Amino acid sequence: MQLYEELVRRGLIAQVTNEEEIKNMVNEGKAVFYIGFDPTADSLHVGHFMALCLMKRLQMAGNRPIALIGGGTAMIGDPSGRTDMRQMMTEETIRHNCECFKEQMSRFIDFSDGKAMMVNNADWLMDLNYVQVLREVGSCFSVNRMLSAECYKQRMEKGLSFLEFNYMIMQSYDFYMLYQKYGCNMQFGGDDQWSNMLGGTELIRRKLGKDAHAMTITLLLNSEGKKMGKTQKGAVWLDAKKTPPYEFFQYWRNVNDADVIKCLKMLTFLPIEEIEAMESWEGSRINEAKEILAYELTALVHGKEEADKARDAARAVFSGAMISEYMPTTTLSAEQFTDGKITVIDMLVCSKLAPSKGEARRLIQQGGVALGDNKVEAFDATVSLEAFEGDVVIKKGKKVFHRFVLA
RNA sequence: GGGGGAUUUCCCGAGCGGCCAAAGGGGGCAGACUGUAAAUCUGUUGUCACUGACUUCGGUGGUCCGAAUCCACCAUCCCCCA
Repeated sequence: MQLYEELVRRGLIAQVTNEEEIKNMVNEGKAVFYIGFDPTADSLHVGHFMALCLMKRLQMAGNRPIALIGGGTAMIGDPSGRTDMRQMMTEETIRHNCECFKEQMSRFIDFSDGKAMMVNNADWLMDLNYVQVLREVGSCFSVNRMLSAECYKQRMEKGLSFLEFNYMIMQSYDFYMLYQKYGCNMQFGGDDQWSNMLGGTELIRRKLGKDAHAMTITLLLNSEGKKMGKTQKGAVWLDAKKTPPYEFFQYWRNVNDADVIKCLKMLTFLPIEEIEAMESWEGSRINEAKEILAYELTALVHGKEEADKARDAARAVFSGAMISEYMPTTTLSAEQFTDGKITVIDMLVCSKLAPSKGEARRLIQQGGVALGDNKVEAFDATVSLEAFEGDVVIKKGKKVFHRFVLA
């Protein structure tokens, strides 16, 4: 099966400018393509991960990827699909985030021997001259057309600043620059980028009379139509410091039944046939598919070793064995004990299992906390210093396990 | 530039000068049922020294025994006119 067909079969492709041409280019390894990443945080997240996977797939087929870090565009902030304005970021933050992105990306994509490139659009955007830009590309954009773009729809009601309105032009300019500098003939991005990407192909056509292509990746939505990779606490990060491997693993282990196959297809490199075979799995067997999903992704992001650890920890913990050295752990110091004891409430709070003492108390009162296998009955329960000679594990709810050790 | 409206706890949104830590919904968390799923039902959802105290209703001052509620000024946003 050829690459393009596989991408379609995995459900990765959302929109393309010209299917036949793109199919040929991609299958024959002739594409020089770019994907932009705006450094809005100090770590990549699941959405970026999808783009990186796609990059890798295309790279394996001989196409040449350009990872564009949006150090310049981040100064503006993409309004696409947003209901409110992004908070403006300082230049230092953006620079810091760029560095973090670079480091994480090079773990996924092979940048050696010119097999891939990494560029930062700050390099050409920051020194642009306003009047010159207006004259050079401003005449190629129709405000009427821009305003009718889908990505601004929500903002037409809530308000759109001129700053953000220009984002599309900047992104188009990027494509235009990359086309000229590196012969970049294709752009990939999330489906919410479609309008911005078309802006680029159009600019290239108008200015250079050349055809460039755009292709978008289906956004990874769950069965309820919400973006995946988000939790109550925020995004699921690829940085192990921000989302530990065990937590990362658990996120995927717990996806809805309805979303497992889709995630396997879109995010993993497992052969498509293998995944399609799983579609017939029913009932509790779906859990096997979830474990495979979680394992595969954890291995891709954090490496096999971490994936093994996370899986073993999860298996151990959920099969009833309370102790696992891979469990998230909090180290307590002697000062936290009074008269050789520490309250369960304090333990919940200092391990961040509960955000406040009130919440911790409520958890206990509602029967949501267990010490090892024993439900904690009294909210003022304590654990003595001696108990820490063995392992102390607190269970919050059914799925959250946390180990405590003494410094 | 002129006129009008808004700003409430994670989000949306109600809120009479005292009975407001503030209705209702969403979301979250926990319990029951399950398959570490979904759906459903129940409880809970400002902080703490928790039958009590303290801090919250854009900001700052003021009126009042008492203010999320009234007044003044400031800030931000929206709408209409220019």
